[in-house]
Amino acid sequence: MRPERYNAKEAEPKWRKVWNERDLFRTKNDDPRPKYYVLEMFPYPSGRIHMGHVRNYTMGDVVARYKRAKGFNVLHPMGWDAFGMPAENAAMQNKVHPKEWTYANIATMRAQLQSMGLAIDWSREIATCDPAYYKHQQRMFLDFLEAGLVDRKTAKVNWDPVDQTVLANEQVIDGRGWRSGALVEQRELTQWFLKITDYAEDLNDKLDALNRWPEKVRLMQRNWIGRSEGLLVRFALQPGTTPNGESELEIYTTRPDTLFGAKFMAVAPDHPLARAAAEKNPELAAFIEECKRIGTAQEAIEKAEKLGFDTGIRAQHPFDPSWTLPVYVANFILMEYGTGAIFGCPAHDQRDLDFVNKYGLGNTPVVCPPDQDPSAFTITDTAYDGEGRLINSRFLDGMTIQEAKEEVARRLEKETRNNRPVAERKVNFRLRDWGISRQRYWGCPIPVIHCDSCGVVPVPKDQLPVVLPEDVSFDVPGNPLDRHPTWKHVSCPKCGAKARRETDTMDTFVDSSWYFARFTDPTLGDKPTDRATVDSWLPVDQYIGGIEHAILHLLYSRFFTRAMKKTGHAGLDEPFAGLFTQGMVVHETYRDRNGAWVLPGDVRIESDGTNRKAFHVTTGEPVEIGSIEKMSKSKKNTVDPDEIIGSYGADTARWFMLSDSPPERDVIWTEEGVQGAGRFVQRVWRLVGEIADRSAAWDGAPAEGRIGTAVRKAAHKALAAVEDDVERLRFNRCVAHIYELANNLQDLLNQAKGADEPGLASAFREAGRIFVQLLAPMMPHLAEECWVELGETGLVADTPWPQVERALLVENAITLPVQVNGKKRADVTVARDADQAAIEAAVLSLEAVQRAMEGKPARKIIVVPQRIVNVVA
RNA sequence: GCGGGCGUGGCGGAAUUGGUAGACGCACUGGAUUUAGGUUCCAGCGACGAAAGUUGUGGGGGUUCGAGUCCCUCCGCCCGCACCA
Repeated sequence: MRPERYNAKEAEPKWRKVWNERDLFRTKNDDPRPKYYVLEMFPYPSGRIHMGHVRNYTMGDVVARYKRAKGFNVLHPMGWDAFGMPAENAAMQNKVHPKEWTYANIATMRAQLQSMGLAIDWSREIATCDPAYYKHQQRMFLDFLEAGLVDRKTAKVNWDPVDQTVLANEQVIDGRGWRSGALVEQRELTQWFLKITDYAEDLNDKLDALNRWPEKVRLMQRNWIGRSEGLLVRFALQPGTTPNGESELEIYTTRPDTLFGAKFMAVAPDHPLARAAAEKNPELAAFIEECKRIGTAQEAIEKAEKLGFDTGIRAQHPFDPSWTLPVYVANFILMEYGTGAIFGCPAHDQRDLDFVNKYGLGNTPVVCPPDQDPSAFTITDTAYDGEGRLINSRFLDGMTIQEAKEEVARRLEKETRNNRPVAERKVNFRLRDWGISRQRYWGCPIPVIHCDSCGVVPVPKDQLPVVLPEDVSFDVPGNPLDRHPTWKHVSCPKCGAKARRETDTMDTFVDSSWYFARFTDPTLGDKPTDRATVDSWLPVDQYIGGIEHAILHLLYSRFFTRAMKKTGHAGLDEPFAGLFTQGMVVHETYRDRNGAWVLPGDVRIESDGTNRKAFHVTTGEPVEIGSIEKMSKSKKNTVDPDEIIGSYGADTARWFMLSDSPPERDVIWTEEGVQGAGRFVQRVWRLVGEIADRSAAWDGAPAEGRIGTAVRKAAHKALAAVEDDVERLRFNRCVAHIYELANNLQDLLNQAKGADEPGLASAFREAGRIFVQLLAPMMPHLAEECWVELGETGLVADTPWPQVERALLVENAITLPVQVNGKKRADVTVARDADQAAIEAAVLSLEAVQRAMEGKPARKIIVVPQRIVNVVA
């Protein structure tokens, strides 16, 4: 006896148990089928999963299950990005050890993810905080060190005063720490760096080939890498004007064509020349101090005036030694970019123009726009940076910008001073090396030892891992490793003398820069990867995650893969062949009359079709409906996945996540939407029941009649459409096609009532199978239950994807819309192979067409095969 | 400021990439079933109109037999970067 309602609560755990018992989703590395690697960005074990996780992992799961049915050997693993600050914060607040906190969260979240019914190979699960994982990371760090990919240098770093750690440039957002939100300070520290800039050119060039990445992400990376082509020019300094007899100043410019418009030179406040000059000039020293003070308060920079201080140093124009330019220290010059020095051409650079207007240095336009009279062209307070031809520039006059750039480079390259060319062509990057030192406990220890006589000594590889000590306390701020009584005190591996262990740990972005490679074989005890295995699985065919990782994680991973190639741990450059960035899960916000946020679960909505009003469920008081925003605890607009799965079932949650919004856009979570998804689950159950009944009398007779053909046609049409859309990750369209098929099948079932047509049972049987198979990647539990109901054997999760019968999709008679002068007036049904003449005759004989033509003759009839007919009268 | 994206019913969104605008879902309306609510089933649902029809994809203009889609222009919203020489 078939129950009236589908009981997700009972069915879902039952089917998960069956999948587990059969080890259905365990992936073998020696499987001969073609590989397909689908990966969702692994979660940080923060406590509990949120709806964003549900959306992310559902999408990946649809792809995994679909590709599996399509005959691929699918790798779909899961792990934990388990190191990081929140564990330490929790330790400080709740007196719980970071390890304990992390593993408890992992246990909770693993159970939650498993309740979603994901087709994941859990045997490959990894946690980055596991010594069995980070041991290999330490090994690779040492390999990178040997290969010259690691640097230890003093650098001005971004210091987060709240988290008491260094931040990478990428982790500073609007001058604030990405986690703490504290204003970031500049400090000089000795740090470990990974030399990502070695690959700047390659990381930039290969972006073009990543054609299965969103254009937006590629563009963001391109901007971040910030490649520019320009000229390094060595200006001679006028003898007698420099503090210590310096004779040259190197500048970098992308506009050498504007050299004759130069009015001044400027160097960064921390430029060596500025420092040298400051030693002999207290006023200048004070100015530099002032710049630094403003420099730390990042907010001020945006509004800050262009300020400068004339050092008294004079530079000579490279094309005319008698032409001298004043050298300023200016607050808007960055030491980190180029050479930390510029020549200023105010007419064609807004910043330089602001500067000269303040200090009265004037400007000379040297590029004239095409529509301007060169003799009358002047600049006052808006610099011109467009195209044009050179003026006021001696031998460059009349040239285009490109020609002038080339001419300047050509001439200065040939000239020499002190056995060096006066100028060199140079490609410059905005990208900086990746500082990975963090003064934190809960991270991967950097495996080196500091010895007073031997310097920095790598920990011998056979002594790895350097395991984090567990006896630490968090009652004072700072790094507990640094104050650990025993752990940090070791003997030097080289000379045996007393030495200190490095107490900095690695940025957690290192952990996530290679986990996708480790998934290919997490059992390897002695090495990070097996070359043959990792090369057979990588690149990841489809990577899915949030846009927030467009730069950090994805750029680091691209670099790390290259570094792994150089050190023999992998054989490719690009780790992710296909990338998809999904949108967020958003929800309305609610506030009561006191302005306090109200949980969606405490709100009742009333609607008359146009207006919606909200009330508090317990008090009945009106609640104000606010803007739709990303789910967040602070605004209380969250919905707990556990509650949804508990009341509706995982399939309903999955289905709702995939419907309506295109996956790259934000999806609005609504109670009505979930209910609709839940209704559809029940509808599927009833429909499949009816189909099972209708096809029970199956006698093997093929479907031939009108209804039977229509049933098969509907099924195969949906199959073709869903297939196409899953391949392109257009899940919202898949959902729509499945709804449409359900509607069509219901309709045809109604028509089939009492109909006596040969082979109907056969048609419904086939359509039922296809229907359930289409559902299976999205609602896997329901699909299994329906599969049994249809009388099929085995698991639908283990059944090959059906073949589209293309011949069925070809119509013999087609109905074309008919337009007269571009307006639709009628439909015409013609044979599929009807020729132009036959269609024209059929169209002109239509009464509606005649009427619309108002007796005028047809001047032209346009027939677009299979599409439309347009009569021009 | 620079770069990118977007604008379609009450709402989320479709539109075979220049060929019937509004698929599918939500909300809503009417009817049937039900003691009632819910569920379920049937029907309707851009606007104006009784209908025929007219009109309609942010505004204006253009190309085309034909424009949501292409071009120009204006308006609005969102995202990223931001003193990068």
